[in-house]
Amino acid sequence: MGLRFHDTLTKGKTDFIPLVDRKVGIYVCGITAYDTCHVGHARSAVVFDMITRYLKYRGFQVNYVKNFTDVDDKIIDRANREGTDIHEISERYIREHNDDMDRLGVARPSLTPRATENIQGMIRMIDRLIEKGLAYVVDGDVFFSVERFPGYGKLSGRNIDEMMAGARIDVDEKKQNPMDFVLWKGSKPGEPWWDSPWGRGRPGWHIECSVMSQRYLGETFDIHGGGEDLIFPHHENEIAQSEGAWDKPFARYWLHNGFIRVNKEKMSKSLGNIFNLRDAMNQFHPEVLRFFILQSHYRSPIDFSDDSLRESRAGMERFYETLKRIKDLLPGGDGKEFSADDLAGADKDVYEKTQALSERFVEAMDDDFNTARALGSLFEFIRILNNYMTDKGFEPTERSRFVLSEARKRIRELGKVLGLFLVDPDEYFGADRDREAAKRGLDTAEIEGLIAERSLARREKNWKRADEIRDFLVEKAVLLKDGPEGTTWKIA
RNA sequence: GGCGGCAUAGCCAAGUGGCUAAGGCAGCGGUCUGCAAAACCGUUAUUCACCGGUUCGAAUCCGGUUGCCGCCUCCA
Repeated sequence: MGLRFHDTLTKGKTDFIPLVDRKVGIYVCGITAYDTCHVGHARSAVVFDMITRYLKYRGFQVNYVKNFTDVDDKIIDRANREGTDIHEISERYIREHNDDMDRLGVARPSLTPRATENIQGMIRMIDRLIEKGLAYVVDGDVFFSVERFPGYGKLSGRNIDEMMAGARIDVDEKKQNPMDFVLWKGSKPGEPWWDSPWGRGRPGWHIECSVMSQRYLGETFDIHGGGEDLIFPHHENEIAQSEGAWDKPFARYWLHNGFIRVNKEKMSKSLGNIFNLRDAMNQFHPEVLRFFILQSHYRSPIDFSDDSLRESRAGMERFYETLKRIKDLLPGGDGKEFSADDLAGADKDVYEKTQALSERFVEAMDDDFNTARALGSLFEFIRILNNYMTDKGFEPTERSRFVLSEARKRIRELGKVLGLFLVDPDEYFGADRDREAAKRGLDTAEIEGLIAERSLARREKNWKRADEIRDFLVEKAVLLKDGPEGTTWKIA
């Protein structure tokens, strides 16, 4: 069994067979650089990051192209409002985007082309569409004629007549059919422009992605992805342009991620319920955010809230507690190597379960990137490890240390595909503690002073004072952990 | 109005024809502890919105009902 996933075009799960053996070309629509990224952008980025990481894990050589739209009405508006040019606006938000994505642990794509670097390609493609009779020029604007492309609607599952019937759009007088879309817009005064055979103007949004994907991946390539909202009209229009121009199939598989919602409603500017990514990463560790996203299937809608993030944080702690426990048992690093034949009893059992974990992980991921199931296997494995280490018969021998170091390597190896469990556990808990303390305006030094005082009181068996301090801290959501090596703390 | 999706325990969430309905959070019991907490272990759905049908057998397929959501306009 190999990789299979849901293809939007055929509306079902299909086996993935790349155009060229062991290689994958994938194009994902990136952001329009006019504002700060929100958690919805984060979901799309994390989903396709996970997908490309998994493809690599499965031995594919991945060419991942993700564009930046750096010329667009919204960018122009913003530039005008701020009295600057579109270049400055797009540069600013691309830089912000890259910083945010780095922090989220999203690997940079192989290529990140920008629309403004590909204007000549767009002009050539529009020219070809006009030559082929699929596009027409009106007063410096160029439109694509949807009626002249027979497959129009095949991705989104609609037909032109149905859409016409329900259309609530302002019909542009210049269009022959209300569904026609713009390929080239003549520029108005004060707008950026490029010379073209139809006069000064700028490209429409859809043509960008057709040109950039095909330039870097070929006229026919493997996978095209994006948020589910892009299915119509954006991706539908890309198909019409690309297949219309070259008479060849465009993307062979289409992948779309589901949306982030807030209180079961779409997160959108008009509803004013946008959570921006930076704020979210200040509130929670970036891995918590990734975990939250990957806990559900990539196509399901997921509800974003502080409570659900807190739940995800609790789940992540379970992993890091176990990694911390292993770390403490392996002070000298990974140690001596053994083979399966050298092991017996619980050691052998856990070692074998470590091997089985990868199989279960691959089985889940091969089935439409089922990260929820994959994480389930990882959680079960965590319980196996905790049982192993808690067992009365457990001794930190060279063999058990080997078993644990192998288990840890495996968790990290599979975690890497998801972009999780990649930091040192002490660092993770330290960062979490500082972040949570800061959120509540707590003074770390004061807390540690009180803990020191309580430890002293406890040594003197002054339980009254010790409990007084403990109760005071619990009030402030500070949870104490009394262990053999002293007291540590965290925020509830 | 047109097209499409979803409904599984207190909450989140896998599972889409047949081994005991994954997993997480919360709750409860236990271990530990000066008592606690934290952590760990154990435990929690005869049942999958409702009604009917197909089948030896359905949460899973078909028809209908109800509820929620998305797209059709910029959108990850």
